[in-house]
Amino acid sequence: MSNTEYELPNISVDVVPVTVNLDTNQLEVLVGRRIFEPYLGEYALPGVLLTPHERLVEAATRALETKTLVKADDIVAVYDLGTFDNPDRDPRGATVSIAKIAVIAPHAVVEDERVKRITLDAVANGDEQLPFDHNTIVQAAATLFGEKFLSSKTFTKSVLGEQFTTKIVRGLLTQMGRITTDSDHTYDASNLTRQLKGTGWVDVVDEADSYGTSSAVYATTSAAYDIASQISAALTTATSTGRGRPSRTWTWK
Amino acid sequence: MSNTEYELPNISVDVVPVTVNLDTNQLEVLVGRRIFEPYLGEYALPGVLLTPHERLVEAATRALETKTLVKADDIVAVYDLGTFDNPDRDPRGATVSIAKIAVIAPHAVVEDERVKRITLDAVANGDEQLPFDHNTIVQAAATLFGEKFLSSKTFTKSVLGEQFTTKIVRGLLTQMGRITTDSDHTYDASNLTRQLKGTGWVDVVDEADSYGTSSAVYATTSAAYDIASQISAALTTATSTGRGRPSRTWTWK
DNA sequence: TCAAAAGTGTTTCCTATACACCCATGT
DNA sequence: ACATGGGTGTATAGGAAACACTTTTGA
Repeated sequence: MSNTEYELPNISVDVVPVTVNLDTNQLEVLVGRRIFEPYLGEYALPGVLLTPHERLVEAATRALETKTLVKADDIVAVYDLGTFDNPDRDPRGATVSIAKIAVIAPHAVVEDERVKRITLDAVANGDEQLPFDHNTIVQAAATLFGEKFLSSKTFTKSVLGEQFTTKIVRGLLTQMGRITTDSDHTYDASNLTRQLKGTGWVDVVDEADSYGTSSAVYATTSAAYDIASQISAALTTATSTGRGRPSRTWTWK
Repeated sequence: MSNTEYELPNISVDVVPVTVNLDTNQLEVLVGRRIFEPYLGEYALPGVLLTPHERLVEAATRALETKTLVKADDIVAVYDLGTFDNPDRDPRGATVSIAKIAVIAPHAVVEDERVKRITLDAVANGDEQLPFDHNTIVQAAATLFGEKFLSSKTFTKSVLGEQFTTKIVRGLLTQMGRITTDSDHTYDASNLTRQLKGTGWVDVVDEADSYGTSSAVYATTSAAYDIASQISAALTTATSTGRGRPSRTWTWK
C-alpha cells in the first residue's frame, strides 16, 4: 500500500561496489560520475531513491546498473552495511541512506569516463574525496570487509570467486595492513598457505600439474556462477606475469 | 524536503529493547501489547513509522516511549541491527523495517499488562511467537549480542552498566550457551574472573571490604549515567541472595 | 559442619607467529 | 646462475580450556 496521506521520508539505497583488481591484487571501489546536481560531474557511490514495493537488493541493482554500468549478472553478492541518517548528508534535504556492499565480478568492470575504480586505501587515506557522506560509507565498508574476509566463508568466497591464487589473498591482506612487508623485501607471509589450508574451506587445484609442466592448465570446477572460467583466464594471466615461483590456485570444497 | 510528488516507501523503525534481569541474570526483551490492528492485543516489538526529518534514534526513542513505556533517560544505548524488507512482513503492505537494538537500564523496566519481558531464549526456541517478522529480528539481535558481548567494550559496558558482578556475566554467558554446566552441577566457568581481568577493561571494586565485613558497601564510581547507584542497590540485593561465596563486583577503568 | 557458589593455581593443548631454509620461475 | 617470489619444517610464545583445590558464604 503506497501511502500519500502522511508525509513520508526519502530513503536512498547507496551501494559500495567492491571488486578485486586482478592486476594489482587490490580491492577497489567503483564510483560513477554524477549526471545530476548536486555534485554534477563528480564521482560518487551509486545510489537511488527507494521506491515503494521495491526490495532493497532491487534498488541496489538498479543503482549499480544505472550509475556504474554493472550488469545484474555480474553482481556476485550484496550485503548489509548499515544505515546513515546524518541530516546534513545530502544538501537537498534529509534523506536516510540504507547502505549495501556489493561484490562485483572482477572481469565485469567497465572502464569508461563515466566509471572509475579507486582503491580502498585511497578513500581511507582521504586521498580520494567523495561527495555526500560517501567517505564514511566506504570506510564502514572497509571495516566490514576486514571483519568478514577470511572469517566468513560465504563472504570470502563471493569476493575471491570460484578459483583464486594465494597471491591475491596476499595482496588483499597486505592492503588491509594485516601482513607486513619485511625490512629485506621479504614477505612476512610465509604462513599464508597454511592458514588457507587451516580454514578447511578450500582445496589446492591440480597440485601435480601446477608445477613443472605449465601454469596455464587448471582443473574445471563445478562453477557456481559461470564467471568462473573467465576469471580463470584472467587468473592465468595474472599468475604467469610474476618472476618467482607461481602461486597456488585454490578451489572451494 | 518532504516529497509528495513521488511515491515514497513506508519505512518503520523497529526496536529490540534488551535489558538484563538482575534477579535471573538473564537477558530479556521487552515487548508491548499492540493497541491497533493488525495483531491487536498481541505482544510485539515497539516500532513506529519513520517521519521525514526524523533521525533514526529519535524514531527508536519514540517507539520505546509509546509502545513499551520506557523513558528516554533510561535508554542506555542504541545500536544498528540491520534492515528487513521481506514484502510479506507486514500484512498491511510492503514496509521496509530499519531495526535497532536498544539497551534499557535494568531498574527502569515497567511491569504492566501492556508491557511484557521475555527471555531471549524463549524467542530463539520458538516458545514465544511474535507477530510480523519480529522473531527474525530478535534472532538477529541475539546473534549481534553474542558477537559484541565481551568483545566490544562500549557495547558490553552499556549492557552491564557502571558496576556489575561476575555472577551476571556468568548468567548471560550460560544463557548464550557459551558456558556449560558440568555433569556434577559444578559450573565449568572457573576462568571467568581471569577472563574479565584479561580484558583490561575492568577493576575489582573494593576487594578488601567485599569479604569479611559486609557485601553491602561498594565504592562510589564516577557515574557515567546516574542510574548507577540504583543498579548498585539492586546488585547488592541480587548478590546477597545466594548461598555460596558472593561474587565480585567490577567497575570500568 | 556441610553444601553451594566463587575464585585460584597449575597443567595441557592448540594456534598464531616467527625464523630458517628449500623450491620454482623469469631473465 | 641468480634474483625474485612462494612454500615448508620446525621452534616458540601466548591464550583458551580443563582439573584439582581453596575460600567464602547460608543453612
